[in-house]
Amino acid sequence: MSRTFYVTTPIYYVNDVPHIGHAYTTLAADVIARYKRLKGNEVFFLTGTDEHGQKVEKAANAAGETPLELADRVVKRFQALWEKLDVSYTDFIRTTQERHKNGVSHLFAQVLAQGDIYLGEYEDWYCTPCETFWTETQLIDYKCPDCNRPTEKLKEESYFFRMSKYQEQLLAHIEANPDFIQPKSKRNEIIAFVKEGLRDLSISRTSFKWGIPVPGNERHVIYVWFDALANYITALGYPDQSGNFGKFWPVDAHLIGKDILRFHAVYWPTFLMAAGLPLPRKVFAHGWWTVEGQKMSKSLQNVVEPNMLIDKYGADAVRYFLLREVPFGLDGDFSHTALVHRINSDLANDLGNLLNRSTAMINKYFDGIVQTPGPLSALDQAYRAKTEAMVTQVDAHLDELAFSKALQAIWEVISAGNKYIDESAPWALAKDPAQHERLGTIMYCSLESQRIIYHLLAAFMPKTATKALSYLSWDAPPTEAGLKWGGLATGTKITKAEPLFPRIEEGTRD
RNA sequence: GGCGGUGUAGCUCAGCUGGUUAGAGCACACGGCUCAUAUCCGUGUUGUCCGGGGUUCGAGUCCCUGCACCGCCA
Repeated sequence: MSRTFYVTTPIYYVNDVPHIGHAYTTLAADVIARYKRLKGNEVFFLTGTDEHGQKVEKAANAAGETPLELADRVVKRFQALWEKLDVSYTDFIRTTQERHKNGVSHLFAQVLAQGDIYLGEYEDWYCTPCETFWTETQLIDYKCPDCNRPTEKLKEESYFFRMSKYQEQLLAHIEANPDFIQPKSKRNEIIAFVKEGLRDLSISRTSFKWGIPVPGNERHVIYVWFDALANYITALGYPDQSGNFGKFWPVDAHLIGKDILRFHAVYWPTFLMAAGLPLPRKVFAHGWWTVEGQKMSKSLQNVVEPNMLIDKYGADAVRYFLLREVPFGLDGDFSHTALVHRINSDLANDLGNLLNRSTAMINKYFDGIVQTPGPLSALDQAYRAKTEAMVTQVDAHLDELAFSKALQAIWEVISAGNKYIDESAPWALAKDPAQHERLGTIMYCSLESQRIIYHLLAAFMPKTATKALSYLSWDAPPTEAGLKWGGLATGTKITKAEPLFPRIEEGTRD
């Protein structure tokens, strides 16, 4: 009965340190993974690191260490960050692991054996000092874009993948599956790109050593993207069908940044076609974050360091902000004022305050004990219906990875919850003993709606949800059954809540 | 240069197959409540819906054109 769900982030290149962009993709994957688990799916959530390639080799040399030593160091930083952000990944793959190298070799050998990989010559502009090939369009005045020194046209022996062979098949698949590549604007770009014609792809290098050797020809190292993309199946144990690979492939969603869409929407599917494997169900390219209106870059020194944000605002606030502020798929701007604003108005005023006022009242009026609700008035029923509708809406939005819409739908009910209290005015009823049952019913509806809200929010803000639910004496982990109205039992002891998100005074920022 | 997209209140954006007085959130102003983290609720202001032309009984919504910005490709 249990369905499976497989979601991935890209594997992050160890030549870079974690920044807000990495955190964004990973958090999105975490939210969907947590939600699918709550819905009863068996979830496989994969993230990891890409550790091969010339840049890593050179950076390691420069630092006087081996590439693997460099990778070990950076991997720890990623893993520490994910822990800090409460990222619930199932597996963390490193491309230097044996399981991965074996899988990649197998994939390469198989495609080679069937004739879709052939040995040829790769010709492009080469910068000798940098030991790097550039395409003509990358050159600046025929000079190396990295070091500005002259380049020369050079030939290198290389293995090629017959990508051209799969052009029509890929196009047909994209057109037959409207949700395969998302968002739609990106899908159009890929269709246009494929229609212009796919050329065979160079998938090996002889100019450096730090990578997986081509089976049967150790002078060649497998091209970094062929190596990296395969992580999505090697982590499942490919080519062994008996375990996770048979169980979880094809993947339900590859979440990626828009800069690597072509690799995931063109290269990867054609590799899979050649290998006779099913294609991913969905590839979703999200947007970029600018920072205070400016493009993030090392030279501007405005790269947002997630650790600093978490220390300052807390993991859940960061998680909420990133997924609420911008529709998944569009670019967004990160700013401290926007973040503080979201914390104060959405989290402190709307969400937190609702929990506070309701838990305070039930303690004041009923010593914190949940009463058996009487008949629901029209007002109560409308509120309940809105809460129930939210559960369906959130489910639909999350199916489309529309995180921000899902949160909006939740916040509509939070707003309705504040309004509900206002309109039913419990403090007035409390003065009239004859209204005792009515008062208990209102408390019930308010808290029950919130209990369901925190079940949904558990995917987005796990710590906050756990804490809020504990005030409602709900200590079990959130489940799908918990999304149904009526879960709050008569006699439950409600604790008066401490503020979940204290307001942040504007202007106290550094 | 080719293909695609965008241009709607101060800000960020919704507005599907054209149909009465163009919406939401935030911000701002005023009013109300007091259970609550000076929180919550209500009301209200601002829009040549980028410019121009056209189709139509009727267009933010379709067509043409101009401008601006963005993306992909070259």
